[in-house]
Amino acid sequence: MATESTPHANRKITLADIAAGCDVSRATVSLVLRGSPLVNKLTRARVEEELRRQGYVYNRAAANLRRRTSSSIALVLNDLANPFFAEFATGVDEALGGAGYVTLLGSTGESSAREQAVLASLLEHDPAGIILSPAEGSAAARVLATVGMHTPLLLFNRELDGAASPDAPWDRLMLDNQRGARLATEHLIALGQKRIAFFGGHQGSSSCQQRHAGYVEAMQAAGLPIEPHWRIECAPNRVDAAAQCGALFFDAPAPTAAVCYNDAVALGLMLGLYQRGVQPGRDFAVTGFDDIAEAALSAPPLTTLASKPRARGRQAAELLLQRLRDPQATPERTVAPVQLVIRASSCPPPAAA
Amino acid sequence: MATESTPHANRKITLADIAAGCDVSRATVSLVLRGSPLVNKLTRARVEEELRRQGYVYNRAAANLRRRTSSSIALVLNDLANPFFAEFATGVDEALGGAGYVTLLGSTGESSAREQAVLASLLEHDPAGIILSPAEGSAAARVLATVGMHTPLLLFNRELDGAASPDAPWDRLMLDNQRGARLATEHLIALGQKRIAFFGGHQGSSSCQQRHAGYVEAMQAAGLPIEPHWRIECAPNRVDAAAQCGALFFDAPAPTAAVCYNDAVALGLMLGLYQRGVQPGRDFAVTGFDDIAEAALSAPPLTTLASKPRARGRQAAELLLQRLRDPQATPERTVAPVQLVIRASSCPPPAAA
DNA sequence: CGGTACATTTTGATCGTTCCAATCGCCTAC
DNA sequence: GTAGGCGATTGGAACGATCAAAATGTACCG
Repeated sequence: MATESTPHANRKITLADIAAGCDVSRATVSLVLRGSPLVNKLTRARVEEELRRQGYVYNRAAANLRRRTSSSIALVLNDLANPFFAEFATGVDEALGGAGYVTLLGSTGESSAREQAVLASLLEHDPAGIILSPAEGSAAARVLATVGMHTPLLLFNRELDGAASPDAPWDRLMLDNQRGARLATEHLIALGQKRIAFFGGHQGSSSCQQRHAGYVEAMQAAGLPIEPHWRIECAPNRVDAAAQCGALFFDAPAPTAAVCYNDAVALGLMLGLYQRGVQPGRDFAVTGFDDIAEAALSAPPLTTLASKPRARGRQAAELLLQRLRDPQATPERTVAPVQLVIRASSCPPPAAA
Repeated sequence: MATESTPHANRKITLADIAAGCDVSRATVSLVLRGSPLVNKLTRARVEEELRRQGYVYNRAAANLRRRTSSSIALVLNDLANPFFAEFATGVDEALGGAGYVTLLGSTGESSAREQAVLASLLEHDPAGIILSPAEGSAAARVLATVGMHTPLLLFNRELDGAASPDAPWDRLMLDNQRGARLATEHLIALGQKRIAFFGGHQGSSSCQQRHAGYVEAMQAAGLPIEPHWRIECAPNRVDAAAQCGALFFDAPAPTAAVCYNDAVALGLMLGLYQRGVQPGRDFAVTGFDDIAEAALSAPPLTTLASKPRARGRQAAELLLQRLRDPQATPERTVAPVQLVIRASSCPPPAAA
């Protein structure tokens, strides 16, 4: 007895099964699947019925192979566990899904070695493009070597080490760090603040440098002094920020306000201030960066710069899709604006009250 | 002039190019790629040199097609933007990457309609398995219909609607919600608390029901009363929790402690308490669930249940990989333990002081 | 009735890889 | 001298889809 009866359990249903099932050729079934106007109404109905009956699922990999296309995009993030990037990823996936692409995820945990490995692995799945938020210290040359020049790359959030800025062969989407920090600083100055510190972040990171530059720009424009001991480094998280709070008050004159590297740092600083008996929003002004969910809910609510990570995710996806449509266009650097959100943590200096 | 010279810009390098480049057959190159012991040392060296020279990248899709295998796993989450799931996703990706799989990401935004669409789309890419944290109200029958029985499914965090619990055809990884809430309640009781509320979450969600059941269990075991107005519903986020705070005090006797649905709710509740002049951790005891990053840093630090989302992610991946190794084994329901973390937000009742 | 236009369908090759069954040298044994 | 064995290599058919070109059938026109 040959095995010709029911479509048995394990094997997957293919075009050929459907074709056999309703006595047409594979090509016709393929045309039906793609909604071609070439097929006769009755045939289409018969085929569609058979597709349903057998529970067919399309094999996009096979189609992509033959058509030399791809329907996936790789998303490689330095820290998916960070809510900012989680939101970003959500936005990316939203937009890609809408355009019929699937997201290949890779998380590098801020290690450039893992980044290499992850990129190499994802490339074997032939993504149409890559969205990369590089790990700290990730080198342009290495990334270029593994990614090659066939797969469009969109860089998000950070520059790569050693890349000549204007002529890098990839698109970039960056936040307007400098302008954001300038806005925050100008806002403090407008409130009457004069002794303003820049608090948190690593000097090495490009985003920290840009934000510091914005701070310097505003201070200089207002003719205010910048004391060296008003720049405090710390890891970009709450715990370290709280611990470093004291450093603001080692030397006189002590600042009465601080522009912080980001919200996590700002919240940590506020915690540290409380512990010293200094009340943020009354005795000391604080601003953050990112507008994470807690910023609106802290006590006092935090003045900060909204970067809309989900919208940035959608934007990144759009930029990459645009590049796929026109691979020849010259690479672009897009700078997403950030928006100053004024809340109670920024206040005039005590003297002015 | 025919175009036979340098490997020109756009076309991708294939096995055939390498084979031609060093005068062997495609089959030999394939053997080299897979590290077969059949090939001669010298040939291997020649081929490997050529691979490097031409910058070959393996096409896993083609290989998967031929071998009828798959090297991807779909990860479908109801809310990637939630830090808990972001951590979970990180753990999943870590473990899958280590096992040579790639993660196909899908975020459903808590909509079961989108969940259907996302599942269908991901299935076309033929994942070896699926890890699904269902959207609220996602129906077992519909999921089963689109996923079919060929692709192993691992359910995380929530049950599907309308699934007969013990004999569902898929594996499950759940948190020990009931025991966790019981531990928290018992802890409050041990501190001398007698009027304990259950605060937050939606009655519909299975995790909320389980946590509430644990609360009830502990209260009854201690012979303590459970007033109906001590169960307050609210959306599982800070804002709504803060807004609902007042509901605890509408009727006498008012509670002096609350077991909260999760950390977000607990933090919101503490905010609400402050606004009413009630100091959490002194006048009123609060516990959470999840142990998110902020829990340790809030004022006061929050007593909660640690669920280790990243470890759960790794575990989910392991469970699915195990299932791929042995597709015939009977489906299992795994319950991950949670751990009580005692911090300053839980205190004895004011009367006892 | 032959020719041509049109609508619909099919054949066979192809994408980049792997598998199977040969094949090719080359050495040894009888 | 030939049969057999062994290491190394290879040709060609798959996998499941698509595409280009050719082949049907049907109708209409002079």
